[in-house]
Amino acid sequence: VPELAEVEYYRRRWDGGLGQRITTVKLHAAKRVFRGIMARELEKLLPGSKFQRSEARGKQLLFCFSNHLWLGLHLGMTGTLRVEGPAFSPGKHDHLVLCQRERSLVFNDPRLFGRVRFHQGMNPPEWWVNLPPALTSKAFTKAKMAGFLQRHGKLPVKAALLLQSGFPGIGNWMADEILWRARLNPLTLSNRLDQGQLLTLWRTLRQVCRSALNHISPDFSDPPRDWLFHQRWKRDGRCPIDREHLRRQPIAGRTTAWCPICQPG
DNA sequence: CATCTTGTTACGTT
DNA sequence: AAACGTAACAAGAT
Repeated sequence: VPELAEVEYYRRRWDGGLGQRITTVKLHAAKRVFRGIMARELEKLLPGSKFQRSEARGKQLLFCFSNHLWLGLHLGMTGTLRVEGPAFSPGKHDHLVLCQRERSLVFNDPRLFGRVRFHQGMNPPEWWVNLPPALTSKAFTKAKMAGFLQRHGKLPVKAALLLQSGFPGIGNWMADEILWRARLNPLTLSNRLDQGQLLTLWRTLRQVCRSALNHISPDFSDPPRDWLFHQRWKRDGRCPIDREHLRRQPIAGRTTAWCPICQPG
């Protein structure tokens, strides 16, 4: 499920637990989502600390607790966050449960591509500090974007948009949505975009990010009816503008849908 | 049964 | 060294 706006939606779902202490942690340390960390540390250190705040950057989530504890989450392909009652007992794919007096904060992920990280220290963990600037921020300039595309010039622009080091939070459907609205063929090589196309791409990208955050993050509402979003997974998907059948082809290993009229190659 | 999936990452090659 | 392509990870839906 999760790209930029969906990740922000899931972050907010745990907000009910803000300011409250963790009483117990339930987890299975052998699950793949705990790869690379000592899951036992969570069980040992989190109980007794207060959930103070949280933040999303692209697809990364950071939850901050008292006692200088930091919990990082990546939702992978199928991860979700939700809230259950205080005596909740975890189901098959509920890999991490933070129990509080009045509720439980649950991380669920059937496919196990998600990831849990844990850090103790005065400052946020290294992996968080070094993340690229948000696409909706001032720091994401057109020049910065153009430089990134130049460095990955041999990649189709669709493939480049999926690189989190340059476009944090963009996933498969957002990349297609952006290219469709910018009227760019997804197979165009990244170093073949002219100045006009770069400007259009930059503006469109920021618009799609802002709009997705506005529509989806508060309550998981669908984007507006006229977005490519609603057509791209249908067998008989058509371009919302000219009703042409969408073309589909894997690019960078991901199914890509585009309109052959609006986005000629 | 075969094929598909809104994501990364390890690994080998260029 | 950096960029690139592919396979792998895992589970559920169609």
